[in-house]
Amino acid sequence: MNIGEVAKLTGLSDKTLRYYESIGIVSSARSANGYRVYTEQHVADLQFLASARQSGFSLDECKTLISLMRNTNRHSKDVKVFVTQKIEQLDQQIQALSGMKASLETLANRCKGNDESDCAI
Amino acid sequence: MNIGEVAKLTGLSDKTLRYYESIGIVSSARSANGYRVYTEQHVADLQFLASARQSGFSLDECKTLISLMRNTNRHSKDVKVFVTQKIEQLDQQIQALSGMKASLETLANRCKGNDESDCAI
DNA sequence: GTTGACCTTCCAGCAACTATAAGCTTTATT
DNA sequence: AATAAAGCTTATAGTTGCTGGAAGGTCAAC
Repeated sequence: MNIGEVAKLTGLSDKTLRYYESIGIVSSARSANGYRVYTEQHVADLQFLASARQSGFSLDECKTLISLMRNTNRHSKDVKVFVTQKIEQLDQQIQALSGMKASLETLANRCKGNDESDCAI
Repeated sequence: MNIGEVAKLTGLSDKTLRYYESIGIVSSARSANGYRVYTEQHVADLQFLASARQSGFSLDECKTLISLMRNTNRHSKDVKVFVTQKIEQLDQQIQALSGMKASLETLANRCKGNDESDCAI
């Protein structure tokens, strides 16, 4: 699979994919003409990576998560500790977003949504 | 109020506060010695700004949000359209986070959390 | 009167991209 | 077969949102 198709499948840009390779997060084989070649496994990893990034994890955290999921020799304890921490992080983030959503809803409800300039606050 | 106290009250660093001033997001008066002087209003804006940033809005979006909230001549329609869009954005983000949380919970539940290296996936 | 906390500016660097340029490869069209 | 368009390559510079460090001025306390 070439980089363009992978970009479509993962929602990441070709630029981003090359960047990820340059910093050692995802590798790829090369075909005779120098083009990058990706496998299904690469796509799966990249899809997970994309959604982990969306969830606010740094590339470093994503790297750890992916290697934890792939490494069959990992220690159960290490995985549990790390993942539990990340879940807490997500909970806090969801809280923050819900709070902001409530604020914005209050703001929206005070506006008639017409052409007047009297959107009360 | 000096920058240090504002930093404590908002959870933002002094560096960040100076940076926000340098790009024109928050202004401040100066006292005779050249120190920045902040008011309660500044603190309120900065607290909102901090939580909007936490929620994933760009500084540009935050700027718009703050000015919408302060400008009494704004058009009700403009506010409603902008804010409604942002609420949708938040909903999608909350969805993404919940999905990732579910994935990580599945992963955590498969681990015994002991010293074995058999955390199944 | 000097120590220490707090403030100032300026400049460099980092994370995670994004854009642009210059050029090679493959594919479709004529 | 020629050529245009799409897709790939590297390399370099720019963007966003900070963070760290240097070099120095201010202020309150002992």
